[in-house]
Amino acid sequence: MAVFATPGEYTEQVLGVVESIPAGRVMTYGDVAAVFGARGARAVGMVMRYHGSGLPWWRVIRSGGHPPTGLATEALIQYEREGTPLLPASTEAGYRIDYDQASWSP
DNA sequence: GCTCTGACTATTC
DNA sequence: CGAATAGCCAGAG
Repeated sequence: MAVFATPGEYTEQVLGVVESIPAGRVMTYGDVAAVFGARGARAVGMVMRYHGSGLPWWRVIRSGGHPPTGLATEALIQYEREGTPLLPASTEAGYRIDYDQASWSP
């Protein structure tokens, strides 16, 4: 389906925003889309899935500071390596991102 | 141009 | 607080 093999303008903008996020900072899917005036939070996630191989996808999280579905463990490794502020939580991964400190705006 | 999918979000029970 | 529901958007077939 939505394989994103052919990046459109929307995809290109998502890639640009994600790559501009500095280490130790994060943005929600909705915020990334909002940067270029869009609301496609789900579409942003699909871009990550396909282009994640060359992007700091762990710097893009869900609302409330929750890590990406099915990649909480992989993301945790990156957060600890970059010193991203985390907080304990009763989630599947057992943690969540400290959005108050890690939130970033372009 | 319609249909289906999904690394989402907000609301309601 | 967790599960279910309903909107949401972009791109492929």
